[in-house]
Amino acid sequence: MSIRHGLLALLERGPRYGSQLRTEFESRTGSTWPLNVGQVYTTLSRLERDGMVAQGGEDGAGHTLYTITDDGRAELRAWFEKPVDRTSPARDELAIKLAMAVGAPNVDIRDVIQSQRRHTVKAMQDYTRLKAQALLAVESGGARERDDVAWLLVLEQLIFQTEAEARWLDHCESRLIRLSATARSAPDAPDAQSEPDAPAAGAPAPAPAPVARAGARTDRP
Amino acid sequence: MSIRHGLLALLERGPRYGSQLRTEFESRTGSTWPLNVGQVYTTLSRLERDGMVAQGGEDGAGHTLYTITDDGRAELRAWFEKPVDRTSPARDELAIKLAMAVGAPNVDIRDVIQSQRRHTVKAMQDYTRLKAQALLAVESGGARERDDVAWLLVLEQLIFQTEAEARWLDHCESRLIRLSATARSAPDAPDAQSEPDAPAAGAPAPAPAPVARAGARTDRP
DNA sequence: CCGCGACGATATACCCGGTATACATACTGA
DNA sequence: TCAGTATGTATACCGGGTATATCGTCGCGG
Repeated sequence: MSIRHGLLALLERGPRYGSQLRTEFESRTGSTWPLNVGQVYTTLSRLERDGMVAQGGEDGAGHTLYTITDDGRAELRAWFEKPVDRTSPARDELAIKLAMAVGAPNVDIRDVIQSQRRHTVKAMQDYTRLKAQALLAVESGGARERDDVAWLLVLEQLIFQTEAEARWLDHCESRLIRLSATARSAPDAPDAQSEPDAPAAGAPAPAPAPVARAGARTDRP
Repeated sequence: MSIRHGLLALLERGPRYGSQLRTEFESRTGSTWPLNVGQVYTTLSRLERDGMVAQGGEDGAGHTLYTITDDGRAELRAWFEKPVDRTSPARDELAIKLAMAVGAPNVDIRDVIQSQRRHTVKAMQDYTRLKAQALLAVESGGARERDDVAWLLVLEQLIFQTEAEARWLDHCESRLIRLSATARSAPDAPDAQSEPDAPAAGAPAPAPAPVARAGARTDRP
């Protein structure tokens, strides 16, 4: 339901036609999420079906314009006011993969973690490069200032998420080592050593683990 | 493509029938991602169509069993070996929302950020509670040890992600304040103060911002 | 004994997002 | 003038997410 509302938000600034919406959507997100044109039209027709949007006239060049309706505006406000639900989060393929790799035959979960970390760190570097560009764009403040700020925020979201993923991978590795050690030493009588380095329950201030430094692995020494 | 492979992974341990797969999938992820039964059957029939899985006989109770094929095993290995692609990440509704809220009329982006933070912090607390339970389960090491470990890892992924989201929200707030200040003071001549607190380019060691401490806001003083 | 609801198991229909592709129009340059 | 390219619109298909329909079995109370 995010494209739907994204288009509504763009339409609130005035009537637009299909591929114009695509362009504006992408300039907000800096082509981080390339939006297929087809989605715009299908989404627009659904919005029209639901009374959020009405097909207006044409502009000078003959493009059929879409206009937001009052229902659409109400829906948009509700969207902005209600937080995104994080109590039933989206499935994460990587998490599923590791969950399935735990104790799976013929799979060394360490290999999975390490190759994933290489990839994640590489993505992190790409984002960091992009962020440097975005900062330049924002600071040189052209007419597209608003779009540039939005792009910067989106990029930083990706950076924070990716960085968390890298730290989680590190954490998985050390946790698995710890668990297999205690499992071997005391299979049925676990000692109650609780939580050396995890985000502690109740006060989860994250350990500032160094990540992606100079493109190397992120293993702890 | 993650349910597909998740089911394949479960089937590698031996033939299973439909709702048994559902149960096992959920016990791995601790009902974090409740899997609708329907998806299992549709996914199984697609897997069968693609030759990854074959319908075996029945078990004692008359359940039709599915068995992984060699093609399925190959696909599964490839899945484990190839890292999850993070260079074209999934759309994040929250990021889109903030991108659209930047400079939108009639929307105070600060309100959006703050109400979202309340929600995110609350989700964080729920996860933290669940993690405590999961740790108990793992340490008391029953027969479901493998499932419990998998659930713990999944939970910790959610915690790391949620914590990153909270920090990103804090970051957005301070960045927007900073930007609006420089924009007002020098609309066309931005001073080149670069990056007080963001994960710095090249060496993105995150600032250890206190988050969700005692359930309060996460604003910096 | 019979009906009835609870539950386990299977199957199907619908919506939305993601991708690719068809198609039409207009602009441009050899 | 015609080919090629860019722009704009529309449609088909797939997979994931959700809800619902359909059975059969079991247990339980009337």
